Amino acid sequence: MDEDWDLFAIVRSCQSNTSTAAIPETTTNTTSSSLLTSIVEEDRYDAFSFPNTVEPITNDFHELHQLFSPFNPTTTLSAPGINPNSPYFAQQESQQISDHLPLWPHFVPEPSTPSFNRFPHHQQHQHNQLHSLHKHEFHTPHNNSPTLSPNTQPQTPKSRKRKSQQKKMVCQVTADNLSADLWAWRKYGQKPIKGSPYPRNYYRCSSSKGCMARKQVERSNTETDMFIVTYTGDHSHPRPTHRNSLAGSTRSKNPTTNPPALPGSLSFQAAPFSSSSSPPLSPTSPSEDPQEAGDVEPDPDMETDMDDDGDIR
DNA sequence: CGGCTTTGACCGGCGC
DNA sequence: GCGCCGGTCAAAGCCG
Repeated sequence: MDEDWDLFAIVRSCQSNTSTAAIPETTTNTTSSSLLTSIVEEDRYDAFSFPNTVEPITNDFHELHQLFSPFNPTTTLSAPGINPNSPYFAQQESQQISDHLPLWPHFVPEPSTPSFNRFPHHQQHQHNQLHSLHKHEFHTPHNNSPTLSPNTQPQTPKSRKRKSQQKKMVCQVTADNLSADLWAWRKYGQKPIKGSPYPRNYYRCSSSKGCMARKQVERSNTETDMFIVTYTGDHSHPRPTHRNSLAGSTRSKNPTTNPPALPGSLSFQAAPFSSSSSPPLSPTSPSEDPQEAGDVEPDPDMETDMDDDGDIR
Protein backbone atom coordinates (compact mmCIF):
# COMPACT_ATOMS: atom_id res chain seq x y z
CA MET A 1 0.00 0.00 0.00
CA ASP A 2 2.99 2.15 0.24
CA GLU A 3 3.22 2.37 -3.46
CA ASP A 4 0.40 4.28 -4.88
CA TRP A 5 2.19 5.46 -7.92
CA ASP A 6 0.99 4.23 -11.20
CA LEU A 7 2.23 2.79 -14.41
CA PHE A 8 1.84 5.98 -16.18
CA ALA A 9 4.06 7.48 -13.71
CA ILE A 10 6.50 4.76 -14.37
CA VAL A 11 6.55 5.38 -17.98
CA ARG A 12 6.60 9.03 -17.57
CA SER A 13 9.58 8.83 -15.39
CA CYS A 14 11.29 6.83 -17.96
CA GLN A 15 10.66 9.43 -20.53
CA SER A 16 10.61 12.63 -18.75
CA ASN A 17 12.61 12.44 -15.66
CA THR A 18 15.46 14.63 -16.53
CA SER A 19 17.20 14.35 -13.29
CA THR A 20 17.58 10.65 -13.30
CA ALA A 21 20.11 9.70 -15.81
CA ALA A 22 22.49 7.81 -13.71
CA ILE A 23 23.84 4.80 -15.45
CA PRO A 24 25.90 3.04 -12.92
CA GLU A 25 27.67 -0.15 -13.63
CA THR A 26 25.42 -1.85 -11.24
CA THR A 27 22.04 -0.93 -10.12
CA THR A 28 21.87 -3.45 -7.42
CA ASN A 29 21.81 -1.01 -4.64
CA THR A 30 20.70 1.87 -6.65
CA THR A 31 17.27 2.24 -5.39
CA SER A 32 17.89 5.83 -4.78
CA SER A 33 15.17 8.01 -5.97
CA SER A 34 17.14 9.50 -8.73
CA LEU A 35 18.50 6.43 -10.29
CA LEU A 36 17.45 5.27 -13.64
CA THR A 37 19.01 2.67 -15.70
CA SER A 38 18.36 2.40 -19.32
CA ILE A 39 19.48 0.31 -22.12
CA VAL A 40 19.15 0.90 -25.74
CA GLU A 41 18.58 -2.45 -27.21
CA GLU A 42 19.21 -1.35 -30.71
CA ASP A 43 22.06 0.60 -32.02
CA ARG A 44 19.65 2.51 -34.10
CA TYR A 45 17.20 4.27 -32.02
CA ASP A 46 15.05 5.86 -34.55
CA ALA A 47 12.21 3.86 -33.29
CA PHE A 48 12.05 6.36 -30.54
CA SER A 49 13.07 9.30 -32.46
CA PHE A 50 10.84 12.20 -32.21
CA PRO A 51 9.25 14.04 -35.00
CA ASN A 52 11.14 17.09 -34.16
CA THR A 53 14.40 15.39 -34.17
CA VAL A 54 16.96 17.12 -36.24
CA GLU A 55 20.33 16.26 -37.55
CA PRO A 56 23.09 15.49 -35.19
CA ILE A 57 24.96 18.26 -33.64
CA THR A 58 27.62 16.30 -32.02
CA ASN A 59 28.98 12.88 -31.64
CA ASP A 60 31.15 13.70 -28.78
CA PHE A 61 30.04 12.02 -25.69
CA HIS A 62 31.66 14.44 -23.36
CA GLU A 63 30.02 17.29 -25.03
CA LEU A 64 26.74 15.59 -24.70
CA HIS A 65 27.47 14.74 -21.20
CA GLN A 66 27.98 18.37 -20.52
CA LEU A 67 24.73 19.07 -22.14
CA PHE A 68 23.13 16.46 -20.00
CA SER A 69 24.67 17.71 -16.86
CA PRO A 70 22.33 20.57 -16.34
CA PHE A 71 19.49 18.14 -16.47
CA ASN A 72 21.18 15.46 -14.54
CA PRO A 73 23.21 16.81 -11.74
CA THR A 74 23.63 13.34 -10.40
CA THR A 75 24.25 11.74 -13.67
CA THR A 76 27.00 9.27 -13.73
CA LEU A 77 26.93 8.14 -17.25
CA SER A 78 29.26 5.32 -17.72
CA ALA A 79 31.40 5.94 -20.69
CA PRO A 80 31.78 2.28 -21.56
CA GLY A 81 28.10 2.11 -22.03
CA ILE A 82 27.85 5.16 -24.11
CA ASN A 83 27.87 4.94 -27.77
CA PRO A 84 28.56 8.37 -29.12
CA ASN A 85 27.46 7.17 -32.47
CA SER A 86 24.09 6.37 -31.18
CA PRO A 87 21.44 8.20 -33.06
CA TYR A 88 19.96 9.08 -29.82
CA PHE A 89 22.90 11.15 -28.99
CA ALA A 90 23.63 12.11 -32.47
CA GLN A 91 20.22 13.34 -33.21
CA GLN A 92 20.08 15.68 -30.38
CA GLU A 93 20.35 19.32 -30.94
CA SER A 94 20.90 21.66 -28.12
CA GLN A 95 17.38 22.84 -28.39
CA GLN A 96 16.16 19.37 -28.67
CA ILE A 97 18.28 18.03 -26.00
CA SER A 98 16.56 20.28 -23.66
CA ASP A 99 13.35 19.49 -25.34
CA HIS A 100 13.63 15.77 -25.56
CA LEU A 101 15.85 14.96 -22.74
CA PRO A 102 12.98 15.10 -20.44
CA LEU A 103 11.62 12.29 -22.47
CA TRP A 104 14.72 10.22 -22.71
CA PRO A 105 17.13 11.48 -20.21
CA HIS A 106 18.75 8.28 -19.27
CA PHE A 107 18.95 6.28 -22.40
CA VAL A 108 22.25 4.74 -22.86
CA PRO A 109 23.05 2.58 -25.79
CA GLU A 110 23.87 -0.90 -24.86
CA PRO A 111 27.47 -1.79 -25.39
CA SER A 112 28.06 -3.52 -28.62
CA THR A 113 29.31 -6.44 -26.68
CA PRO A 114 26.44 -7.94 -24.85
CA SER A 115 27.53 -7.61 -21.32
CA PHE A 116 24.75 -7.60 -18.88
CA ASN A 117 26.74 -6.29 -16.05
CA ARG A 118 24.65 -3.25 -16.32
CA PHE A 119 22.09 -5.21 -14.48
CA PRO A 120 22.67 -6.60 -11.10
CA HIS A 121 23.38 -10.24 -11.18
CA HIS A 122 19.96 -11.16 -10.00
CA GLN A 123 18.42 -9.02 -12.68
CA GLN A 124 20.22 -10.52 -15.55
CA HIS A 125 17.54 -13.04 -15.89
CA GLN A 126 15.10 -10.36 -16.71
CA HIS A 127 17.47 -8.57 -18.87
CA ASN A 128 18.25 -11.67 -20.75
CA GLN A 129 14.63 -12.25 -21.14
CA LEU A 130 14.17 -8.90 -22.62
CA HIS A 131 17.23 -9.19 -24.66
CA SER A 132 16.11 -12.44 -26.08
CA LEU A 133 13.53 -10.53 -27.94
CA HIS A 134 16.16 -8.49 -29.60
CA LYS A 135 18.53 -11.07 -30.70
CA HIS A 136 17.87 -10.22 -34.24
CA GLU A 137 18.25 -6.73 -35.39
CA PHE A 138 16.27 -5.55 -38.29
CA HIS A 139 15.84 -2.38 -40.02
CA THR A 140 12.84 -0.64 -38.77
CA PRO A 141 10.37 -0.84 -41.57
CA HIS A 142 9.02 2.54 -40.92
CA ASN A 143 9.97 6.02 -40.30
CA ASN A 144 13.64 6.31 -40.17
CA SER A 145 13.11 9.85 -40.98
CA PRO A 146 13.73 12.17 -38.15
CA THR A 147 11.11 14.45 -39.41
CA LEU A 148 7.54 14.23 -38.52
CA SER A 149 6.04 11.77 -40.83
CA PRO A 150 2.46 10.76 -40.63
CA ASN A 151 2.91 7.19 -39.80
CA THR A 152 4.91 6.19 -42.76
CA GLN A 153 4.85 2.60 -41.83
CA PRO A 154 2.73 0.56 -44.13
CA GLN A 155 0.21 -0.50 -41.64
CA THR A 156 -0.41 -4.10 -42.15
CA PRO A 157 -3.85 -5.25 -41.34
CA LYS A 158 -2.34 -6.96 -38.44
CA SER A 159 -0.36 -4.56 -36.40
CA ARG A 160 1.70 -7.38 -35.08
CA LYS A 161 5.16 -6.81 -36.20
CA ARG A 162 7.90 -9.31 -36.03
CA LYS A 163 9.14 -9.27 -32.55
CA SER A 164 12.62 -9.39 -33.83
CA GLN A 165 11.97 -6.50 -36.10
CA GLN A 166 11.01 -4.18 -33.39
CA LYS A 167 13.42 -1.74 -32.06
CA LYS A 168 13.20 -1.66 -28.38
CA MET A 169 14.48 0.59 -25.76
CA VAL A 170 14.58 -0.75 -22.30
CA CYS A 171 14.96 1.37 -19.29
CA GLN A 172 14.86 0.55 -15.68
CA VAL A 173 13.42 2.98 -13.31
CA THR A 174 12.84 3.18 -9.66
CA ALA A 175 9.48 3.76 -8.21
CA ASP A 176 10.67 7.05 -6.92
CA ASN A 177 11.44 8.10 -10.39
CA LEU A 178 8.02 7.52 -11.59
CA SER A 179 6.95 10.77 -12.96
CA ALA A 180 5.04 12.03 -15.89
CA ASP A 181 5.74 12.21 -19.54
CA LEU A 182 3.73 14.04 -22.06
CA TRP A 183 2.84 11.06 -24.11
CA ALA A 184 -0.49 9.55 -23.50
CA TRP A 185 -0.57 5.83 -23.14
CA ARG A 186 -3.47 3.52 -23.26
CA LYS A 187 -3.30 0.06 -21.90
CA TYR A 188 -4.27 -2.66 -24.30
CA GLY A 189 -3.07 -5.78 -22.68
CA GLN A 190 -1.49 -7.52 -19.81
CA LYS A 191 0.29 -10.79 -19.74
CA PRO A 192 1.98 -12.85 -17.15
CA ILE A 193 5.57 -13.37 -18.08
CA LYS A 194 7.19 -16.66 -17.58
CA GLY A 195 9.91 -16.47 -15.02
CA SER A 196 8.57 -13.34 -13.54
CA PRO A 197 6.05 -13.11 -10.77
CA TYR A 198 4.85 -9.88 -12.22
CA PRO A 199 2.76 -9.47 -15.30
CA ARG A 200 3.76 -7.23 -18.11
CA ASN A 201 1.52 -4.43 -19.12
CA TYR A 202 1.19 -3.26 -22.66
CA TYR A 203 0.46 0.25 -23.66
CA ARG A 204 0.05 2.05 -26.90
CA CYS A 205 0.22 5.71 -27.55
CA SER A 206 -3.19 7.21 -27.41
CA SER A 207 -2.18 10.64 -28.44
CA SER A 208 -2.69 9.73 -32.01
CA LYS A 209 -4.77 6.88 -33.22
CA GLY A 210 -2.25 6.01 -35.84
CA CYS A 211 0.71 6.18 -33.58
CA MET A 212 2.67 2.97 -33.46
CA ALA A 213 4.50 3.72 -30.29
CA ARG A 214 4.25 0.97 -27.75
CA LYS A 215 5.31 0.63 -24.24
CA GLN A 216 5.71 -2.29 -21.92
CA VAL A 217 5.98 -2.01 -18.22
CA GLU A 218 6.89 -4.72 -15.86
CA ARG A 219 8.11 -4.84 -12.39
CA SER A 220 11.48 -6.17 -11.54
CA ASN A 221 10.99 -9.49 -9.92
CA THR A 222 14.03 -9.00 -7.82
CA GLU A 223 13.72 -5.43 -6.85
CA THR A 224 10.16 -4.60 -6.27
CA ASP A 225 10.82 -0.95 -6.43
CA MET A 226 12.38 -1.18 -9.80
CA PHE A 227 10.48 -1.28 -13.03
CA ILE A 228 11.47 -2.22 -16.48
CA VAL A 229 9.95 -0.09 -19.16
CA THR A 230 10.33 -1.08 -22.74
CA TYR A 231 9.52 1.22 -25.60
CA THR A 232 8.91 0.06 -29.10
CA GLY A 233 7.86 1.81 -32.22
CA ASP A 234 7.94 5.47 -32.75
CA HIS A 235 5.48 8.24 -32.47
CA SER A 236 3.88 9.37 -35.65
CA HIS A 237 3.00 12.72 -34.26
CA PRO A 238 4.64 15.60 -32.54
CA ARG A 239 5.29 15.34 -28.96
CA PRO A 240 2.40 16.81 -27.10
CA THR A 241 3.10 20.17 -25.68
CA HIS A 242 0.38 19.94 -23.18
CA ARG A 243 -1.80 17.38 -21.67
CA ASN A 244 -5.46 17.02 -21.90
CA SER A 245 -6.68 16.98 -18.42
CA LEU A 246 -9.44 14.64 -19.39
CA ALA A 247 -7.26 12.07 -20.90
CA GLY A 248 -6.82 9.04 -18.79
CA SER A 249 -9.01 10.40 -16.16
CA THR A 250 -11.88 8.18 -16.95
CA ARG A 251 -10.85 5.31 -14.86
CA SER A 252 -9.38 5.22 -11.51
CA LYS A 253 -7.35 2.21 -10.75
CA ASN A 254 -7.03 3.20 -7.26
CA PRO A 255 -7.90 0.62 -4.71
CA THR A 256 -10.18 3.13 -3.24
CA THR A 257 -12.20 3.20 -6.36
CA ASN A 258 -11.75 -0.43 -7.09
CA PRO A 259 -12.65 -2.70 -4.30
CA PRO A 260 -9.78 -5.04 -3.76
CA ALA A 261 -12.15 -7.90 -3.47
CA LEU A 262 -13.72 -7.23 -6.79
CA PRO A 263 -13.79 -10.38 -8.78
CA GLY A 264 -13.46 -10.45 -12.48
CA SER A 265 -12.20 -7.69 -14.59
CA LEU A 266 -11.93 -5.04 -12.01
CA SER A 267 -10.16 -7.22 -9.59
CA PHE A 268 -7.10 -7.17 -11.71
CA GLN A 269 -6.03 -3.67 -12.11
CA ALA A 270 -3.96 -2.53 -14.95
CA ALA A 271 -0.78 -1.96 -13.17
CA PRO A 272 0.60 -4.88 -11.34
CA PHE A 273 3.06 -2.64 -9.75
CA SER A 274 1.05 -0.71 -7.40
CA SER A 275 0.73 -2.40 -4.13
CA SER A 276 -1.97 -0.12 -3.09
CA SER A 277 -4.87 -2.16 -4.20
CA SER A 278 -3.23 -5.50 -3.84
CA PRO A 279 -5.56 -7.30 -6.13
CA PRO A 280 -4.37 -10.65 -7.27
CA LEU A 281 -1.67 -10.12 -9.75
CA SER A 282 -3.32 -12.31 -12.23
CA PRO A 283 -4.90 -15.68 -12.39
CA THR A 284 -1.93 -16.96 -14.23
CA SER A 285 0.62 -15.23 -12.20
CA PRO A 286 3.01 -17.67 -10.64
CA SER A 287 3.20 -15.76 -7.47
CA GLU A 288 0.84 -13.26 -6.16
CA ASP A 289 2.65 -10.54 -4.50
CA PRO A 290 0.23 -8.21 -2.88
CA GLN A 291 2.39 -5.44 -4.03
CA GLU A 292 2.45 -6.43 -7.54
CA ALA A 293 -1.19 -6.01 -7.96
CA GLY A 294 -1.04 -2.78 -9.58
CA ASP A 295 -3.04 0.11 -10.36
CA VAL A 296 -2.22 2.04 -13.34
CA GLU A 297 -3.52 5.23 -12.14
CA PRO A 298 -4.64 7.06 -15.18
CA ASP A 299 -2.87 10.25 -15.36
CA PRO A 300 -5.33 13.05 -15.13
CA ASP A 301 -2.90 14.99 -17.12
CA MET A 302 -2.62 12.47 -19.80
CA GLU A 303 -3.04 14.27 -23.02
CA THR A 304 -5.44 13.29 -25.69
CA ASP A 305 -4.04 15.05 -28.59
CA MET A 306 -5.97 13.57 -31.42
CA ASP A 307 -4.26 15.12 -34.31
CA ASP A 308 -4.35 12.07 -36.43
CA ASP A 309 -7.11 10.56 -38.44
CA GLY A 310 -5.54 7.15 -38.31
CA ASP A 311 -7.35 4.45 -36.52
CA ILE A 312 -5.75 1.90 -34.35
CA ARG A 313 -8.25 -0.63 -35.35
C1' DC B 1 -20.48 9.92 -25.49
C1' DG B 2 -15.79 9.09 -25.82
C1' DG B 3 -11.94 7.10 -23.94
C1' DC B 4 -10.17 4.04 -20.74
C1' DT B 5 -9.23 -0.65 -18.36
C1' DT B 6 -9.91 -5.48 -18.06
C1' DT B 7 -9.24 -9.98 -19.74
C1' DG B 8 -9.84 -14.21 -22.43
C1' DA B 9 -8.87 -15.53 -26.97
C1' DC B 10 -6.20 -15.50 -30.83
C1' DC B 11 -2.07 -15.07 -33.65
C1' DG B 12 2.47 -15.84 -34.85
C1' DG B 13 7.49 -15.95 -33.78
C1' DC B 14 10.76 -18.87 -32.07
C1' DG B 15 13.08 -22.84 -29.92
C1' DC B 16 13.40 -27.67 -29.76
C1' DG C 1 6.39 -29.97 -37.20
C1' DC C 2 4.97 -28.97 -32.67
C1' DG C 3 4.34 -26.51 -28.63
C1' DC C 4 5.40 -22.64 -25.77
C1' DC C 5 5.11 -18.05 -24.96
C1' DG C 6 4.80 -13.18 -25.86
C1' DG C 7 2.12 -9.62 -28.06
C1' DT C 8 -2.26 -7.99 -29.76
C1' DC C 9 -7.19 -7.98 -30.48
C1' DA C 10 -11.65 -6.92 -29.23
C1' DA C 11 -15.83 -7.22 -26.45
C1' DA C 12 -17.61 -5.72 -22.19
C1' DG C 13 -18.01 -2.56 -18.80
C1' DC C 14 -16.67 1.69 -16.18
C1' DC C 15 -16.13 6.59 -15.56
C1' DG C 16 -16.15 11.72 -16.11
